[in-house]
Amino acid sequence: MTNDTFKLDKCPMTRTMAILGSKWKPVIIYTLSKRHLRFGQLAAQMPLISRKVLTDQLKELEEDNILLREAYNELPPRVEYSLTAKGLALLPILQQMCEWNKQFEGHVGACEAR
Amino acid sequence: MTNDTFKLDKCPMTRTMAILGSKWKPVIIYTLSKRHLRFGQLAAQMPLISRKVLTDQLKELEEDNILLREAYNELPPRVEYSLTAKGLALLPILQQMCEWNKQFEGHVGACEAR
DNA sequence: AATAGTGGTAACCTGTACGTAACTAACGAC
DNA sequence: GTCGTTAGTTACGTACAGGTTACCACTATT
Repeated sequence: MTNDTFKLDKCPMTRTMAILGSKWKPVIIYTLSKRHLRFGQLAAQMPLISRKVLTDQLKELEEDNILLREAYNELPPRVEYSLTAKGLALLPILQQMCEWNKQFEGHVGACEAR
Repeated sequence: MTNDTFKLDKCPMTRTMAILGSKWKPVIIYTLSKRHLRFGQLAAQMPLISRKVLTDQLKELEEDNILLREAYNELPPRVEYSLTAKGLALLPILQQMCEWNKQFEGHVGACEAR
């Protein structure tokens, strides 16, 4: 679904799904909505995602301009991730997805990032 | 993403994505929002989706209670698909996805079901 | 000189979403 | 007895998302 061809699809829903429609991206975006986070903090908050997959997803989200990656030239290295305006604008959609789910599938869980 | 394990995930966003997050489901739901459609009509409105994949997606959406499948005992057979309340409640989300895309990626296309 | 802490990368594997093409059952029309 | 129409099904192939594990470069600390 994150295929590049879908990003060029005629349908804007499909194009949005091409950006959002992977297993972890909504959770990553939601997690970053609260505050800027370093790579390790992100990984710690989502223990189920592997570091490799997290790196991949962050890279794609950065390419799609959803989040900002700031690498500081320090030692040990520090890399901070935060949402762009484009990424912040996705939050109402994610919020609605939460509400829809709670409304129609019972209150199984909360909007927690794991 | 449409994996059954994701439907039992702790995160309601992930659970919603497990229902919505495939290549064709948003388009199918949007197409059915206008009117009830027979299988052949659906297939005709979305020429790029193969009949087999369309059948698969419809079956999954029916299992998830997003749409209603009504088979009439006629000849030639007639099967009509329509959205349930749960499916209709997804439309605002799809709508927002369209708007987000138009806002941040330019007016490349319209909310057309193909 | 070994260890810890950072933010990754490289090699490899697997399940499944998606696609193609051919086939089916049932009946009426001709 | 064969053709058309509908709503699929069956068999098969493939690309890729997602996962595991091991490894790297850099420095300060001990």
